[in-house]
Amino acid sequence: MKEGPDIALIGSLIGDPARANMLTALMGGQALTPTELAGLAGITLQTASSHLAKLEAGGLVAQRKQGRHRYYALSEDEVGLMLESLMGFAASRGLTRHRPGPKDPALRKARVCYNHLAGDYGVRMLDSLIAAGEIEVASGDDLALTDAGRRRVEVLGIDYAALQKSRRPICRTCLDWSERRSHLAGSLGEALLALFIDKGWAKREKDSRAVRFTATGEKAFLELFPR
Amino acid sequence: MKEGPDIALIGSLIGDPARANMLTALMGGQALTPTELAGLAGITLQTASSHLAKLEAGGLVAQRKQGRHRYYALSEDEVGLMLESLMGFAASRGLTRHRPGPKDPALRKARVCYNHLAGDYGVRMLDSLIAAGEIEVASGDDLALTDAGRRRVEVLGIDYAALQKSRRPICRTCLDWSERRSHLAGSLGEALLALFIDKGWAKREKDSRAVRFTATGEKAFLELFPR
DNA sequence: TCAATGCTTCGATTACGATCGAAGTATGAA
DNA sequence: TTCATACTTCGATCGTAATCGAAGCATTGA
Repeated sequence: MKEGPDIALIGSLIGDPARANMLTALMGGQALTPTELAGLAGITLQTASSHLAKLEAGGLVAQRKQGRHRYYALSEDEVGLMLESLMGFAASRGLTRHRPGPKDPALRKARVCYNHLAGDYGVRMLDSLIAAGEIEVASGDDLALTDAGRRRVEVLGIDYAALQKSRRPICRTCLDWSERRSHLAGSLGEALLALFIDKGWAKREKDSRAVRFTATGEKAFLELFPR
Repeated sequence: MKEGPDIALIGSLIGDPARANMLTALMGGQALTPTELAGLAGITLQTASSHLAKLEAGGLVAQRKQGRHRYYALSEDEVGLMLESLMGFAASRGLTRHRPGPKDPALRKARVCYNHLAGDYGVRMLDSLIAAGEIEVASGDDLALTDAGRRRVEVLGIDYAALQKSRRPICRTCLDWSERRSHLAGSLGEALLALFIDKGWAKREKDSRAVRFTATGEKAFLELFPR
């Protein structure tokens, strides 16, 4: 009663359906405007504005003004990790917001988790990197890129030095709600997803967290990260 | 809006201060009666009863009748893990329910996390087991006890065969809100904490999650799990 | 059988927060 | 300047859920 962190505030922020819908939408990784979020959550702009102010005060989202638009996004990686963990628990209880529809398999295969790749493909990528000795599990969930790993991502065209400059962790784990296993988050996870899209291997589906690989992209990905 | 697990229900369950207080109390690992929980949360028995019914319907807690008492506890390890992860996020936002008091350092040093040891000592124990090659990190957050590890815990007096029989995972990681690192959960984590208390090395503090080591217990623990 | 304890259910009250219309502010375009 | 768009703030309404008193079960012990 008088010790430890206060989870009630965070819980109540997530506990409202409209806000939960917005947060879920923002897990797609794209920054969205209040108007878009209002549409997705099925509420008016005024209500959405009020919700977003609360989420911002609670540190869950952050905004960036651009012209007459305001773009909202999850404030940090941590928020995405926490939400994914909550989703994992909810999924294990069978609490889904709809009867599992046709999109569900696509989501389980590959989807965006805030800014990195999740689902079967995300888990496979991390497993493969570890098996190849390119990422080391230091202890618990600290991950570290090995020298071999660094060379590998540089060959792929990722600017490793730029990643190092930022204060954000380069590698970290994120628990996958569909696979119940870890996948790769952190700035490297973000850079890799951006790379796949940049190379035209994969595309984000509109209005969904699903990631659709092209035929050639899928082939290249599976070769690059063997099981 | 139409895909993925429903986090709003879980969020709203955690979002009420009275329920959050009860859940935090149950993180101490002991099963508690509605009367006790009502006292801790500062509400009447009727209100507590209503909250507990909701938590039970949501799958967060489970009850066991014993005579004219009903003992409530977190329903599974998963719940504890999820709550600890939420606490980690809340703590990183500086959201504490009180000014950090004298008990805070004790909590950071060693505390109960549902049924296993957390805090600095919990993290140290897992790190030490991994360094000694007694626990292996398979990939991501799958942990496995090695042959050497099995011999070690059997020497300590833990019935490994009994652990194997249960369907629960023996080793798993749990993210520590104070250390931001992983410590050991699962049935082995539970058995080890029970062992320390059984041997008289440590005691649970009353009405707190803190675990206090005796002088000799602390010495033995630190020798057993060198940094 | 009766009384005491522990808890649940019912019912009424209350308070808070979600919601949206209307009005106000800021940015950009004509 | 004027108009349009994007968003926030204000104010009023409304619904829901938290709360607790009172009554109802169930278990125990005498």
